[in-house]
Amino acid sequence: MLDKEILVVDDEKDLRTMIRSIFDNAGYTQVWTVASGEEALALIAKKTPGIIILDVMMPGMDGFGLLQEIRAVSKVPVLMLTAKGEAEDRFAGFELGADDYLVKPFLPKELLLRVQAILKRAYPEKDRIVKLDAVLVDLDRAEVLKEGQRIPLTAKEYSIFEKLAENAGRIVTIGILCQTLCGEIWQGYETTLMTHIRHLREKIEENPSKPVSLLTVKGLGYKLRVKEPEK
Amino acid sequence: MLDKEILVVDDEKDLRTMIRSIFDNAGYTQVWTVASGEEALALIAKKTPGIIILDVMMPGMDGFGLLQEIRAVSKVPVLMLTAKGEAEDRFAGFELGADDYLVKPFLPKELLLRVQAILKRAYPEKDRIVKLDAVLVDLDRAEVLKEGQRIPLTAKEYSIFEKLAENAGRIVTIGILCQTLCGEIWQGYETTLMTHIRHLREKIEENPSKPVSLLTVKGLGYKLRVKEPEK
DNA sequence: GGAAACCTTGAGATAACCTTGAGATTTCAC
DNA sequence: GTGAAATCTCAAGGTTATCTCAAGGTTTCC
Repeated sequence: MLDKEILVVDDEKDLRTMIRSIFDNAGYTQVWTVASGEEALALIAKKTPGIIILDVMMPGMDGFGLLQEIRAVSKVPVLMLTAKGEAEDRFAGFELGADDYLVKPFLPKELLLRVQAILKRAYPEKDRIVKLDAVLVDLDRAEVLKEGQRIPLTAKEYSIFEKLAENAGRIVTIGILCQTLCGEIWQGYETTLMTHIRHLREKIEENPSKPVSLLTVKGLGYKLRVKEPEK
Repeated sequence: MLDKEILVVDDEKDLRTMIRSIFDNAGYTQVWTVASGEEALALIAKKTPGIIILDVMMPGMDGFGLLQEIRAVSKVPVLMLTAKGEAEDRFAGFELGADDYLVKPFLPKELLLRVQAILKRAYPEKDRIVKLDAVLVDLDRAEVLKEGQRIPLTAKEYSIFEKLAENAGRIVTIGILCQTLCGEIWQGYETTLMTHIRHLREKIEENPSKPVSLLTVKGLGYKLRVKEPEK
């Protein structure tokens, strides 16, 4: 989260400096500041920030105008800064697609809290990597990382693996696995499941005929032996 | 997970009905709805829900007030429902100890996903582990934990042990045990059952010929002596 | 002391699972 | 749309851990 890019758009130099120091102190490493809407658009055209903090009151292109331009090309989360008394602004801002607003003057902690909440919502933790004996499996990318190369998982392989990883170490019955693939009526699907298991093993095991990660528990089901629990 | 109690607090009847049907359809069996904070507190005093879904905007005691009261006595997870535009609410809610929020209007699936995520986080799946004299038996992994090593159970051994653990301390007849292994017609299977019992004892007893956990009750059946009840 | 109930061991039978290939189906690019 | 490629499904034959059962031994109880 701390490496998310924060773009600050404000014409007041003091405020830019203050906001930068708030995030610097909190450990954020990518804080970009610009003084106008035009500069902001130029920057967005080249790079993609994780969140934009936007002052409503600016000479030239104001916050609303900028927000509109941004929304025309991107869904990046936006936090608006409004002056006290501009109660209307928050509604106007929300209508245009702002994610939140903050009334000036604000406490540093307040700004931090809001930005963190927005980031948490907009970028739900995604780094589900399962460590196995021979490979890593990246669930979010549906890829197996094997000796530097990336091997994609198919839809069914992914579903099976996800179910097994969810219950890492525990036995998952053939019934449950079939159900996740084809719903309630799964009788007769066992043989197909087996084929998928085989293919999965060919991707995640050193020797698919002598599995050490995706284990068979005869008569009960399958289980996944992981080296580190899924985070 | 589906038997976790869900308490819905909302003054709008339509919303209560809608939320109830969402969870009913998803298979949840314990959905309680109340129309006010006062009712909610009265209910919490008597029973303990697994999660509380709370509308912020309510006449009388509002969501924040209720949340504060709840947090004074309990750490039960809380999901807040806020109306669009009440941006302040999220932060106030988080500060007071809400676990998540959801902006109205929302999609049924959205609510389900959030609640499931919270429940999963708050109540991590625990393995069913039976403690015996010499070993631990992990039912979810079908493994015996003996001096640090893990010994797998076969399907039949597992079924027998599960049945005995279900009736820990009580006598389970040979007939019942045979039935769980091979169905209604089990006459003549007693000798085979004995073999499985033997194998099981070799895995869970210090001395399989002098059992202290899986005991024979001559003429009646078998019983399992556990040190701690199955959790 | 004797019968009934249960234990112990080993070896063959078997059900559960593996493996491979080929046809059906879906997906994707053009 | 159309064709190619990827993916899914299913069947047939092979493999193996597990299950079954019998034969002989031991304990328990009357």
